[in-house]
Amino acid sequence: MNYSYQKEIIYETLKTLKNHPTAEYVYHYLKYKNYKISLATVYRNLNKMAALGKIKKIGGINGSARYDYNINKHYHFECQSCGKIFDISSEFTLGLTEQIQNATGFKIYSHDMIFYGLCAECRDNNYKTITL
Amino acid sequence: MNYSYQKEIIYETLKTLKNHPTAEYVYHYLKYKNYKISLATVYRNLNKMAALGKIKKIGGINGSARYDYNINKHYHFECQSCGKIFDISSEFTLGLTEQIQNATGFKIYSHDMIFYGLCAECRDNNYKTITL
DNA sequence: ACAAATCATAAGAATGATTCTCATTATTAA
DNA sequence: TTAATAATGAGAATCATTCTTATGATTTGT
Repeated sequence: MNYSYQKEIIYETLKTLKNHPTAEYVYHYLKYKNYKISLATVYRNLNKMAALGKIKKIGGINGSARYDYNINKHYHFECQSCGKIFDISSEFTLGLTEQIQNATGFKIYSHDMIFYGLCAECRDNNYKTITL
Repeated sequence: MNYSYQKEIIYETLKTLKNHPTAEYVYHYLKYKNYKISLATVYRNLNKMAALGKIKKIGGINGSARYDYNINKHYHFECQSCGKIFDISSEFTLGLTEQIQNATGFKIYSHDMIFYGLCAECRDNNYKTITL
């Protein structure tokens, strides 16, 4: 994978934004910042970087794919009210892969987990809405 | 949700097929079996049944959504070689939701997990390919 | 069983997300 | 610096899914 300015600014955008953006979001962010770039290039590079393990592509979220600068093992939580994506530590599943490999005979290379519910803020707002 | 013949045969198809099919697959299976049905109806009913909890919609798998007749809590494994989807018991994550709710303050309603790797058969075949 | 109201379907159009194509431009290596 | 290779931009194409609307099926009350 050769150097390119576009690759650079896409990667920097992902580093800056903490909101697990979609390709479309990265594209609009860069256009807004007056960088010259095309949507296809954003998709191309995000997927290429994900394939190389430089970033992480997150599936399973309603709508478009999300991309994550953080490639350390961790999970995600999607708030069903505000739509925000939060990181969840993977400390709660230590040894899980080994257990399942032993139980199934499968060779497991990776896994993803996503939680759905209400973030702390939305949970409180919803209680207010219901009780008032 | 009213009765309809189409709903019936879609649900029966999901019960019969053990392979976590896509909507498209269910549609072609039914056409092949000479049932009169349209693709939009397959999508409409699979999604409606999933919304009502009668079946389970599985996201996060490369490409299209998959649908599962089994609505008991369980996870999935996708073989990166043959593409088959296998069920994984959820017995290895007892208490996980509570732990994460306590640690984060989020209200968690559900979660999905998908493992990627090689199924037993493909793992063996790959060894053969490599060593021969 | 009948009529009226409601709901579901078929078929194709429309949409949204993503990938492809290919002519042009940038990057790399000798 | 030049040839070879790789990346980009822009729009077309594709894929999965949803929407639209006219028609047909199902339900409900009598």
